[in-house]
Parts: sequence; C-alpha cells; structure tokens
Amino acid sequence: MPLKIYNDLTRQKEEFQPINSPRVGLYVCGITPYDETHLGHARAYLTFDVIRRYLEYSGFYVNHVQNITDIDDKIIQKSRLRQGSGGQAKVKEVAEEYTRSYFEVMDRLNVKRAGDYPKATDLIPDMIKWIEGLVDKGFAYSLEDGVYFEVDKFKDYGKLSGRKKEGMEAGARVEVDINKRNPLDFVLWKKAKEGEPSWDSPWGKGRPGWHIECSVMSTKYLGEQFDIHGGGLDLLFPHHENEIAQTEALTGKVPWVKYWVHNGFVNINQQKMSKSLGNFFTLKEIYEQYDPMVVRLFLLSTHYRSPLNFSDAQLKESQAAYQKIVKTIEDLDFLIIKVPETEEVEVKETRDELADLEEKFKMAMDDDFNSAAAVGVIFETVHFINEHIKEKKIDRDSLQADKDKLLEFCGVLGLKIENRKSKIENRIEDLIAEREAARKNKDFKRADAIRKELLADGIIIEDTPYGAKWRKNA
RNA sequence: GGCGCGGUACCCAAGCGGCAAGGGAGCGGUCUGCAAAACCGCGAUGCGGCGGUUCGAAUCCGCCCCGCGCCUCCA
Repeated sequence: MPLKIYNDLTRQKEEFQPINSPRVGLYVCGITPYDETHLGHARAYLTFDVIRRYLEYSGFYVNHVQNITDIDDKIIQKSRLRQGSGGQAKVKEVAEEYTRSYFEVMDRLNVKRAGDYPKATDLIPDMIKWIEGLVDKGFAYSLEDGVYFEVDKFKDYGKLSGRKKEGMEAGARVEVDINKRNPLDFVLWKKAKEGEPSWDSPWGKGRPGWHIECSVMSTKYLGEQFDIHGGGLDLLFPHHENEIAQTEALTGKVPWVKYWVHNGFVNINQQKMSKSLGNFFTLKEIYEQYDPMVVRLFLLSTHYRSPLNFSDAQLKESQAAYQKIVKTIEDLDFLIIKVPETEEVEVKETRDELADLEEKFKMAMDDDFNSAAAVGVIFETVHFINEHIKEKKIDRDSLQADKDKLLEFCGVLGLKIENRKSKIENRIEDLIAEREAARKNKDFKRADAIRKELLADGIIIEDTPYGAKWRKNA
C-alpha cells in the first residue's frame, strides 16, 4: 500500500511522491522564542518528528529544516518588559534564552533535531533581495511605515485556505490601515520606530515582516520547489497563504510546495490552548508530573489533524498505558536470560505473527501517519507477547524477536522504552535474594517484611515460576 | 457574514461502503503461601438527530441540533 498524505492544498489524501525521490525536503515553521514552549508547540513539532521518522523508516532521506524567528514584536516587547530596554543586544538575549529552553524540552520529548535551524537575523540580506525583486516585478509597494505585498496582483491568492478576498471581514477585529490598497496586503519590510533593533535597507532602517522569512529560509535550504511545508493549523491563514503568494509571485514556479500539512490544536475545556488566552501548560510544568515519554504517548494517541483535549485524567491514562509497554520489555529482558535456547519451529511461528503485526503497523502509518492506529498495533503486539510469554515452552530467540519488533515500532514513533532496572542499586537485588531464601524456608513473615520495605521505596516485587522479579512503581 | 473542523461505550480514541481496533476505568475468573503483574471472559444490535441512496451505511447525500477553530500575533 502506498504512503498517503493529507494535503491541505487539495483538501484530500494523496499518494506521497517526492519531487526528487528518495530525497524529501521538509520545512517546518519554527518558534518565535519569546516565552516557554507549551504543549501546543510540542504537538506541532512532535507531529513533524513522527512524519520525518516514518519517512526515514520507509526509505526516504529527509532534509528537515526549521526556522527560528529571532526578531519580532513580541521578543522586543518581552525584552522591554524585562530589562527596560529594547536594544538589540537584549533582544538577542531573550531569543537565545528561549531557544535554548525549546531545545532542552524538545530533546526530552525525543524530538529529533532538524538538519538546519536558520535564524531570521542571519538571512536579512537575502530577504532584502527578495523584497526588491517583488517591488521590481510590481507585486509590492512602499508606504510610509513599510513595504507591502499587494494581494490583488497575485491571481491565486486564497488557494491554500480556500478563502475569497471578498468574503473576508478584514478589519473586523484589527484596525485597517486605510493607506493599504487592499486590507489583506501584508508587510514585507517594517520600518523601525525609535529604539527598535533594525537593519539597513533600500527603504531605510527596519526589519523584515514575518511572512517573508519563511519563504526566504525554506527556499534557501530546500530549493525553489520542495515537498512538504508544515506548521500548526493556525498558520494556514494568513501566514502560509502569504508565503505562497510572495514566493510564487517572485519565482514564477508553481507549485512552490507540493504538500501542505497542518496539525490540529491542543484544547483545554474545548478551547484552544494559546498564549493569548493564557490557558497553556508549559512542557516544563508537565514534566514535573509526567515522564516526557508519557507526554509523547499521550500526543501520539490522537491523529495529528484532530483536536486533542488536554486533561490530567488523560495524562494519567497515558501513564498507565506507557507502563504497560515498559513492563512488557522488562519481562522480556528478565526471561531472555532465564529461558533455554531455541528450537527452530517456535521462532518461525513467532516471526510470522510479528510480520502480520508489522504489516498492520505500516498500514496505519501509511494512511496519513495515523499514529493513533499505530499505537493500537503496539498494544496488540504487547498483547501477543504477553500471551506468548504465558506458554509453557518459550525460547530465547523468539523472545528476542518479540522484543526487537516491539522496540522497532516504538522507535518509529520516537517512544523510548527503557528498562528501569538498570538504574537501580544492588541493595535491592540483595534484599530480593534474602527474601527468596526466606520464602524457601517458609519464613513468610520475613519475606513479606522485605516486600513491604521495598514497596516503601516504590519497588514492587513479583513472584514468577522463574524466580522473583521487581520493578519500580512510577 | 465568509471559510473550515468535530460529535463513536463510563472516559479517551481508531475506523470513513461489507462482522465496531486499541488504551484507561469497572466487573467475573485463572494463576499465587498471600500478593502484584499477566492472561481469559463480560461490556456500543450501536456510531449527535431525522430522512434518503445502496443487496449492504459510523462510513455516501440532504436537512437539523450541539461544540470548536480560522478570518488578528499564535504551533
């Protein structure tokens, strides 16, 4: 079955065929570093991390580029608020601080780093060239406060968002600049006000508008036409619409981007989690209570385009579910050492079953990266393994095959599964040995006392026909 | 006003024309010195409502109800 991807440009699932297969160009709209990363951001970047991982798993070579908008009104504002100054050095400090924080928190979520992270401030000369080009071609005009893109000059304006210029209530909530030729015209170059960071340009000191950055950065790294451009649903309009307009206007190459992909929001009580509403949870806060991999599982359990409601109860459920996977791996590790060598037949049966599961797993992911269905297959695999373990005759190689396959699926989704045992001290092993001896002597009082003692440290003992084993209660 | 998304069991969530995945919670059982875990079994004749198309509909079409998003910086 071919890999299908939902394309917002055509509003349907399409077979994925990269322009230069097996190479894939993937551009993701990155952060504006003026505050802590919250769960909504995590969902976005995790979505594209999963897409990237699955493409790589499927044999593609992905060139993943994600920008950093390190100059912007909000950063300037933050810098002022904090230091009473909007000077360039301070603005840079703020951007760098939150960029660092972003990487910290995303690394823990096991989001792979992109191949490049271009910063807006590093490419200002390129942006100026672009704007000059647009002015030359008659797509842009100058006003007192900046240079604007004229949407009426671009025929296809609205093709991504499906909007018609007439239908939009421009100015409904934001004041219309009466000097603009069309209220939808957007700024390419913003002239600097007193005390703002600025760069020289043919239009005087100023800074680039938001939309132009992504066009310049993405084409610089991925070429004038590339495969996938992604971001949160909230970027679809106007950001991505404007990017298409300015890029296709300048290069004349259509389509600029083959597949447009947008992830859905994280909601709280049916409302979008957002900075402006102030109803957001930062990853740092969430990590205080939940392992990052629990958060990851939680995010993976809903298809990336559907809304995802955040709640503590849901996170708790994900935690229980995650424990189940971890425990299965720990059980396998325990048994692989204890169990006898292999007989050929058994391994084959196991392998056949695992191959069927792999088929299902791929089918799920081939269908527009359906990680929720793929997680379902992971639990079917867990179920299969637990049944397998129960059998009287089990052998080393089949168990190893079980373990490899489970970890393979988890790996594709970026779920790290660690046997927590490796981290724990010998003291526990000693106590367990003592308890085992006590049980042999029918000294159950002592045995129970030891179990109780370990439980106080969050260690749970489980007796099995192969001996006692233990795990940490998370 | 324009454009768009969603409503599937107690909760979450896949499925999008052919027997309703999976997780969590619950209940019953097997195993166990007692446990824990695991395993087995139970759990929607039903997919917001009403019509229609079809041999067959959660799935397609129409109308309606409810919730949400975008049109403004936002992932």
